[in-house]
Amino acid sequence: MIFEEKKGERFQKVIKYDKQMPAIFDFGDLDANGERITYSILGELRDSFFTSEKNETVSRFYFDEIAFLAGNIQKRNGSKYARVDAKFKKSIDGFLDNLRNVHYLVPKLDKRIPLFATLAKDSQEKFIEVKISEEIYQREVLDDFGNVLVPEKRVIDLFNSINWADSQYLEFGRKIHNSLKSKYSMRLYHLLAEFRSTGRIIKSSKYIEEDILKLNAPGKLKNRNAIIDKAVEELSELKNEKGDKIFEFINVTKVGTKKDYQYRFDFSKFTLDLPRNVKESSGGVEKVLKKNQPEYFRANFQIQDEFSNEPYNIIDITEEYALILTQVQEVNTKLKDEHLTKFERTELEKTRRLFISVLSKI
DNA sequence: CTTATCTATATATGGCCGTA
DNA sequence: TACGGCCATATATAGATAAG
Repeated sequence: MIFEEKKGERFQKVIKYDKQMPAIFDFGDLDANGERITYSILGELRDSFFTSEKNETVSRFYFDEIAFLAGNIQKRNGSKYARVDAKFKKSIDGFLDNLRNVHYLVPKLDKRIPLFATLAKDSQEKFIEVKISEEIYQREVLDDFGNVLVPEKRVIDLFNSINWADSQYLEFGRKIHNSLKSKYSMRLYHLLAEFRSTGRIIKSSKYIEEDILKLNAPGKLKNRNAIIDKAVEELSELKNEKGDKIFEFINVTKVGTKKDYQYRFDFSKFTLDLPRNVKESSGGVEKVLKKNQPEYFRANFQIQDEFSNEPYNIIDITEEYALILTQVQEVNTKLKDEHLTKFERTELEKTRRLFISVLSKI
């Protein structure tokens, strides 16, 4: 089924939740697609403000929507298709099986509070229905004077807030998160996102290895360094859709003794993974590589010269033209500078005209 | 010396992508 | 939409090496 890209615009671009959430709900050792599906859907359920009155509200996600959200997308002839093959359906089942059992065990009380009140699948119609629990996991605590020490919290509050500025939350871009290849990269990214404005994390080995990365088997634990190095390597190369690097650097060191140690992460503070912080560019030039075909470049923007009202729509071009196009962009940027001298401006415009005359011959 | 950790390697699994 | 080849990832294992 074709999944138009426009349809995808209504989805949340940012996944956001209370910092307490991971400590309360452990999603278990999901595979990479399971991680993508889980966080994408939780992202969609954010700020839904269900009412627990009689009209029970559940959210419905069709399989192709889930594939689109999770980034399981196939490109063909410039169109994007949601890939809902047998393997992806298996990932959806994995997500359902894992998340159905996710619950919070309230300390001291023998009470299990599930994350989801509804988590059902309709294989015939190809959709799932989801509703986050509204149970109270934390009762209100008052001091002797009746002041609220700890506010009452429901499960849904971990994902809903009237005013997020009032709560401790973390957030990250959905697309960029789902572009990560390994589950460990994603888990580490969640952690770094929590400290995006600090750039430093010092946490116990247990917290990093068991709670965050879920290295819950002897084999995984033995390979912890390789796993962490690989995840850090992938995150270090992470770029947003515009091509900006998210992290300038990420360094991991162990502090303490060999038996009792902490992980220390030092990294550049980051914001460019959040779509709202990515400035609109006039377009981009992307290298296209296809098997058994000469490489070409795909340009995604229009240029217009003063002699013609018709903009040139440049799509597929050679490397030579791609270079010129990039230079036109640079000249355009420079021309926006108000402090240019008359001479500089004339020269830049001359250059621009020259480039465009070459491009108009394509 | 004992034990934990590291490195290299093997194998299974699952994702990607082109083709039918 | 289904299939299959190819490649990256996940996991396990053994021998080498370093810490205590």
